[in-house]
Amino acid sequence: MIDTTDLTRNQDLVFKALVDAAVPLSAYTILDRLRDSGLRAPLQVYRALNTLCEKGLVHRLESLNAFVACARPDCHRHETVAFAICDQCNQVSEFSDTEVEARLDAWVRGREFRAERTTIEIRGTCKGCAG
Amino acid sequence: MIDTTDLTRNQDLVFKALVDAAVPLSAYTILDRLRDSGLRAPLQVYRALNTLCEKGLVHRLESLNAFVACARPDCHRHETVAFAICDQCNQVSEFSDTEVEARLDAWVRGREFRAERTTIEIRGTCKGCAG
DNA sequence: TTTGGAAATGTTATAGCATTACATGACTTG
DNA sequence: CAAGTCATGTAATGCTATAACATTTCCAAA
Repeated sequence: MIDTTDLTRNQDLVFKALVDAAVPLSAYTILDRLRDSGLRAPLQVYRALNTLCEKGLVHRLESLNAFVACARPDCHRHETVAFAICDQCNQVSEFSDTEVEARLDAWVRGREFRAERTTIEIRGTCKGCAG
Repeated sequence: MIDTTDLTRNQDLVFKALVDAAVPLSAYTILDRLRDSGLRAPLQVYRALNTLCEKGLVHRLESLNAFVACARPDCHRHETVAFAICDQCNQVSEFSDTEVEARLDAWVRGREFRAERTTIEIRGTCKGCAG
C-alpha cells in the first residue's frame, strides 16, 4: 500500500483533485479547480504531478497530455501499465498484462535496449458509449 | 507498397524532411528546416503531418510530441506498431508483435471496448548508447 | 468551355501544454 | 545556529496545436 500521508500540501491537493475527478485532467484544468485552494501558477501543479508520478500515485497519459489517479494504489509494483481510454466519456481502464510485458521485454533484451518507461495506451470507445 | 507520388508539395516536403532526419522531429523543427522551401506557418506542417499519418507514411510519437517517417514503407496496414526510443541518440526502432497485439485485443474485446488507435512506446537507452 | 465543388494552401491569431530562472521559506541535522 | 535540502511562490518564456477565414488549384460534370 502506498503511503499517501507524507504528501505535501500541494501534492495532496493535486492528488485529491485527480481522485475526485475519476477521469484524466490536464495540468491546467487541475490548476483551475484548485485556485480557490490557493494554487496560482502552473508550476505548482506540475511539480506536484511529477512527484506523484514518481510515487506511482498518478499516471501520465501521453496521448492526452493529461494525468489520472492510479486505479490500484495497492499495486504500484507493475512498472508497465496499459490504459484503455474512452474518447467519448473520458473514462480510463488501467490494466497490466504480464504476457505483454514479457513480449516487449524480450524484444528490447534481444536488442540490448535498456527500457526505462513503457507507454501503452488504447484509444477508442467503451462498452457503455458504443451503445 | 505505398504510393508516395501522389503527395502534394507540402506533404512531400514534410515527408522528405522526416526521411532525411531519420530521427523524430517536432512539427516546429520541421517548419524551421523547411522555411527555405517556402513553408511559413505551423499549420502547413500539421496539415501535411495529419495526411501523412493517415496514409501510414509517418507515425506520431505521443511521448515525444514528435513525428517519424515509417520504417516500413512497404506495409501501410494500420496495424499496431511499437517503438523503442533511445533518449540519448533519439533513434527509433519500430516493430510489431502479434502476440502483444493479440493480448491487448483480447483484453479490450473482453470489455467490449472498441479500440481505434493503440500507442506502444518504450523509452530508454539503445545498445550503442549504453556502451 | 464553363462552372461548380472538393481539396489544398496561405495567413493571422489564439489556445493549450510545459519549463526556465530566480527568490523565498520551512525543516532537519550536525 | 549554520548549512543543506526540499518545497514553495512568482514571472516570464517557450513549445505544441488548432480555430477561423480567405484564397487558390484542380478536376469532373454539365
